[in-house]
Amino acid sequence: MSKSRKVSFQDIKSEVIKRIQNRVWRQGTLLPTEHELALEFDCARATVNRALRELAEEGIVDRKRKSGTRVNMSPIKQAKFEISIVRQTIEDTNAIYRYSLVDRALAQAPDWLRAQLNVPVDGQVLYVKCMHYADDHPFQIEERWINVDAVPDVVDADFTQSGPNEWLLAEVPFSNAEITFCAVAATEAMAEFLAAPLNAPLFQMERKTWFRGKPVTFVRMSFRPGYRMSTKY
Amino acid sequence: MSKSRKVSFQDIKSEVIKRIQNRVWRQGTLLPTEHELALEFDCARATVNRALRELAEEGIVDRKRKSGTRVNMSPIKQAKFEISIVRQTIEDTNAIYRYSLVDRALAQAPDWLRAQLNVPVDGQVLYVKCMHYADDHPFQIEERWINVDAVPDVVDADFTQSGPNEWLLAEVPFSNAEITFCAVAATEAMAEFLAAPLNAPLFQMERKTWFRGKPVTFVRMSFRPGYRMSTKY
DNA sequence: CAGTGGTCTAGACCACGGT
DNA sequence: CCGTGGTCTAGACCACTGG
Repeated sequence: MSKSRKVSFQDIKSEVIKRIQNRVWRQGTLLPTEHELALEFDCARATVNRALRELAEEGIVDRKRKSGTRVNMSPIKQAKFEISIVRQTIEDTNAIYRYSLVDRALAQAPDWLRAQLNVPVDGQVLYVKCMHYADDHPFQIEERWINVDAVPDVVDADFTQSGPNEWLLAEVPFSNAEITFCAVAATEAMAEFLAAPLNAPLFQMERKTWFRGKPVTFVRMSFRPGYRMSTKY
Repeated sequence: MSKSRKVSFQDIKSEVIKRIQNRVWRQGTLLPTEHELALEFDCARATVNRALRELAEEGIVDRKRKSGTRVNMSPIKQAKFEISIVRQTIEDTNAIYRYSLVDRALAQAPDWLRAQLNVPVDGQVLYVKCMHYADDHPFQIEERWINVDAVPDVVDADFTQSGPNEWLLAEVPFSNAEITFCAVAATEAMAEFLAAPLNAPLFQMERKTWFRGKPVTFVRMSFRPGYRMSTKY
């Protein structure tokens, strides 16, 4: 008559969150062991384990062998941002995407870039500057430096039709990266390309990418004035 | 003589990533089924499942019932940012944290805020403005509006010694939030508090928070000029 | 409707790390 | 040492969805 369904790890997650919200388990409190919770919820320990493991990944609780599981002191710890290629970002707003190549040049890596990418002194890089438009309004300036040593084929790549981002995605299937956000004032060139006032505050995103331990590319993306990047959690 | 150890889900994750990097499985490729992989790796299906499930969470592959698992077209999809309270951020750089309350007032919620937080017309909010310093250099301006209806106790809270952030963390143990990043030009007031030039480009972070479906607070944090927020993945 | 992933179980062994 | 979480297994049933 009872036991309508099996207990799911989702049920346990919700219940644990509920108890934290209701102060049944306060911050810093030690939770019952997996075994005890499995008895309480009448389910397998593996089910409790998955629930608690996910809560730990989300930063809600801390787990340590032998010590046990306790409620984290500051629950909100991480925000995830979906980082997609510009084309996607723009098309997601139902705008028409347009791409334009501005500049492209092969050169020795300047010192600041060598420091960033850890490229040898005589290393060559391909510099690419391009624009991304949404409904023909300037949306983003992309300035990119690509380590020729890491992806030699790039010197033959034609970036007149589509950006280096999409080319690299196909070429470098998986990579590590470091992302940085900051605010800068529009230089004269940036102002012109973005149709913005000189010194306008611009949201900027930089990304360094490695593939198999080798530095591949450094990119600086400057967004149109007023751009906002959001996420929920 | 062989079989030194059991196959771990980590082993499978690494191997799958390796095959993607080596173009064994190209973008868009359909992977073998869990059952087939379990046979190949000579392990339980649950082990393969966990490996593939985590790769899916990380955005490396896409999984659909019946269709199977395929390599995602754009592998890099999400960046996680650790969001900690300012005190933590500052102390992590080995700087000395100092807090200062600037303003505090009870008021009717202005229209723009009512729209943001979905507060009733006659709703009261507590406005708090404060400063966070690192080694006595201005680090961040915090402007916050707290929905009195959601946390009535806040009217008795004393924010002269520590910020509303830490008070709320203890009071609201778990919450949903929406975070936004943008760039703004320093107003006269902001420039003064941050010891920055007028119109300096500032990195700004806004956060809306809900607890049990009720809007709790809206906060706008303006960082000192040159502040950069980074993450690796 | 049949194939694929999604999840649960009951039991086992292991690894880390307080005591 | 020994309790706690971390993981694997072998098997089972279910839920979604493409053909």
